[in-house]
Amino acid sequence: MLSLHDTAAGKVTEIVPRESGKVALYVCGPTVYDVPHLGHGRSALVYDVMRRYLEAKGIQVDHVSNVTDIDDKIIQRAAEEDRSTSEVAEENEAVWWAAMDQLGVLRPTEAPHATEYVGQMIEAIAKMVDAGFAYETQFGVYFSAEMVRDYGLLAKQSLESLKMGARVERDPTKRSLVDFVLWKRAKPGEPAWASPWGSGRPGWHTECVVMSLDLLKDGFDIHSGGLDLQFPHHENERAQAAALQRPFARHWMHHAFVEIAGEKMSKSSGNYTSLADLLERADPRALRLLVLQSHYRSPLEVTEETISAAGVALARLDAMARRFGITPRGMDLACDRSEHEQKGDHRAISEELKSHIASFVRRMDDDLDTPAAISGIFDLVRTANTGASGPESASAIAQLAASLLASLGLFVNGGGEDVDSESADLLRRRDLARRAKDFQLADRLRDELYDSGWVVEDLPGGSELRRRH
RNA sequence: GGCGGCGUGGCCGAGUGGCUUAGGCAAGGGCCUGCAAAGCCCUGUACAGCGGUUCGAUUCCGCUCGCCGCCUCCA
Repeated sequence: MLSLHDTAAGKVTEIVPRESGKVALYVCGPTVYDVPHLGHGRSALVYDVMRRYLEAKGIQVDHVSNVTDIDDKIIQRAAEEDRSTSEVAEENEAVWWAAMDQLGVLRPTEAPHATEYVGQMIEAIAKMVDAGFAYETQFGVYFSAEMVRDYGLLAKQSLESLKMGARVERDPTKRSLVDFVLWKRAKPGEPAWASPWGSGRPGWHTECVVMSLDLLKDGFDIHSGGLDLQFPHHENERAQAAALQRPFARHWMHHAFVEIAGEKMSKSSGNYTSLADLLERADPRALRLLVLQSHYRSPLEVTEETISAAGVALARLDAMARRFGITPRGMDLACDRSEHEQKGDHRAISEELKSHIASFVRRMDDDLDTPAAISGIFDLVRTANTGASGPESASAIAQLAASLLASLGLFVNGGGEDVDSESADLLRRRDLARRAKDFQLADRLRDELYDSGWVVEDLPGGSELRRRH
């Protein structure tokens, strides 16, 4: 089974699903106040790869990811643009899903919205107030973090050092620097819901607790998100679950950032590229490959150079698929062979292929070591291109490589290109010239094709055109 | 100030106490090709610096320098 680094335990531990054969996964989703950038893209791809991998292993993944559609930034944006918060949220959410679709990211099995859960959040806050974990001030309701014994577990800091580190003090009515807001009273003109503490809106940290527990139930398997959510967001979710006496996530997973010149990509630094910008000029699969070539817990440089290098590597994979006429298809990675055989699957898989699959699975199971897994796949590509020396045919090896990639959501493209009639004609004329040994003319025609974006490839069976990168 | 992490060959990016010179991209040399493209083969002796532990350290420990993240909204 898959092992993952668990932030709470501080080490890589095996995922032992609450329910055998199923994994309940909660991924903190976007706040839709603006368009998604490359960092969001990496995030989505990391979890998409994990989900697809688990599914390829025959595990059902209940994947819940929220959409935060009410918060300060959305309010601010709406005010700036003189629009309603729901207009801002809906528009950005549409952009989000469009980008996810382009990236080939599977939709979550459920994508709850914060605004749909305000009633349940109010109930939860009331419980926390009743239990003495929360208190009301003139600005709203706060959670008393010091009431939770192991507060700071995810932050890896003691309560004392967290208090010492607190740099920003916004609300003097808080009892402790580490307390966080559960309910914000509305200022005039702000969107608001009625509550026992006056009309207002929930604080950010409450929605994920309420929604994850509602949809995935107590003790769900994995809770994940970016490193920046580790503290305070996830810490505060844990604290509320504790106050509500609800068993919470059994495993905490955090991924590292996309960086530009060594610095975290973020809206506030202004060093971001929107996903839409990238997808306009690069194959979405190139970003997926780039993400796969790094480990999810390491920072990743996404630049013009690294994306284009990934694009060239991708072309190598596509070339292999073209060479062997491969159409990618799914892969059953069910690792437990006896279970496999019980299902009546007696397909003869050679020992050679089995060992390649086992090695891939071993690497992936080790905290999603996609760089190693991809490296192994490129080795298969070379083996296939060389003509295979083992008992398996080169095309079987190539097919395996394509299938393993497909299990990570990367689909090679071995199909021909749509060639416009003008270019097709040039190619035809070049073939005639070559046959007539008029290489000067042939080369001139090839240059013409090159200038209009095509690379000519002469194969034993005839010439083909490929888009230039 | 508190806590955490990182510094690998031209670039990206893995990994390990002594055989992986991971892998990708780029570069150079070959093979193939009419020439190319694609592909294959070969090449570069990298692990911030200084000490220490060890038979042996890029990998373990300490220190120094540099960089970054979280502590505030954030994937």
